[in-house]
Amino acid sequence: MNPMTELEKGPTGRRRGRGARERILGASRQLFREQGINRTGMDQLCAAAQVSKRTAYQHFTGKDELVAEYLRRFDPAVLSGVFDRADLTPRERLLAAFDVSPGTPLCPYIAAAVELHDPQHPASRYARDYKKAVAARLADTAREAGAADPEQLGEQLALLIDGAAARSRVLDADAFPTAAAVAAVLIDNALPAAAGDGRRGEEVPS
Amino acid sequence: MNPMTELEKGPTGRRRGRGARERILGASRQLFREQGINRTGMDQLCAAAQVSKRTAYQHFTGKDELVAEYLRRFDPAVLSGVFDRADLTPRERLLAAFDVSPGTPLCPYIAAAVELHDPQHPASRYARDYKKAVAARLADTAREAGAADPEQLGEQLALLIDGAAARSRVLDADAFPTAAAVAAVLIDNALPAAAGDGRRGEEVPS
DNA sequence: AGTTATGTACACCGATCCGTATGCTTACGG
DNA sequence: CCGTAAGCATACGGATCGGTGTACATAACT
Repeated sequence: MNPMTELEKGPTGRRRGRGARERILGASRQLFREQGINRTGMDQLCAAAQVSKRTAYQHFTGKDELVAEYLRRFDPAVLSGVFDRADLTPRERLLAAFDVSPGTPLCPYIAAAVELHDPQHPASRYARDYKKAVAARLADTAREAGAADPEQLGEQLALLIDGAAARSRVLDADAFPTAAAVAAVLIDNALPAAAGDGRRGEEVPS
Repeated sequence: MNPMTELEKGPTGRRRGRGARERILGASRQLFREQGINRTGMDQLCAAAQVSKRTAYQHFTGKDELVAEYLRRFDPAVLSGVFDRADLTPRERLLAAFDVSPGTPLCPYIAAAVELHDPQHPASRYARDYKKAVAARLADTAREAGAADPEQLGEQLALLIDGAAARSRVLDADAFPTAAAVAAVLIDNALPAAAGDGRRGEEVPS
């Protein structure tokens, strides 16, 4: 078993070294979330990653690029895992997106967009891309569930997720149950009593 | 006679002095919103307020206190004005809360909570208080409109507002129309006997 | 071998940050 | 008129920030 998980980024497939880059990104994931981006200095980050500062700046041209890569690599199994669950009906999958563990601090994309405060920043672009991707997947699932206007429902559910994340942060309390309740209403309202497996025909057929 | 402590800012103020405090808070409102809190230094802020640094630190013990006061004084006519409009039915007032001008950058409370990153910070407490106050006013209006569960509806609508604010920030696009659409569904769903739409002066004892 | 990429250790730089110290100027009130 | 206090200008201090430079060590692949 290769101790190095994956290290492919080099153009010529260089596999030397001892994975400093991964350690840096790992420390970023932890510290940026715990303390925020701006409050995490490169010195502290390098110390946590057990990487010399020089090495860090050989892998990333600057902190901005590191932040961008931190966001780009943030493939949250939290969400991507939800959409692939074949044991759930499409409707249940839509609702499962709101079952986040209460310990989740905050969507890092929102935090980054606020902290960086520059829509032109590369990391801000990744944040936008991610948010759009989530909405698209929600829309796909909504279509699969037979929603009348899948794009609209996807966008609405995505907005609910972001609202729960932001509100949880400000209030320091879990707001996802509220969002899930709204989502249930929206979904029921958008699925015209579908004959599918989602709902067991309790709705009045049109 | 009481030499008019500077903590009074009513319309009758300013007998003496040149109102440095108000200039500082005015500059804060502008710069904190345009650039964020952390990216705005006290030097820049004092320059914009045309106030010497010494004076600023005689009015505020530090930046933290200034930030807290900035949030405390942020009584957004945007929202508070909505709930007092007597020309609208309660239901219309609930929906009017989503009619924000597209230029609004972002709810400063969310931004502050993210930037300060410390739930114990005084400003974070003000942010929580404000969010709860908004939800409470929404709940009051929902009750006035005859909602079955006003508290729940108020919390749901507040979540929608926050979601729209956060999402607008990340996507750099206006998300309030989407939130308004969801709000309309929720409201219609929560007002049971509400036959038809616009109506005025129905039973509202309470 | 030996070369080359990768990583380390540590000092260092300029900029910026928050906050303070010192001294001076102005406006008002009695 | 003078006294008091609010406000002004400026420089400084100590800390931290992002980012470099230099010299040395290690691993990998030829």
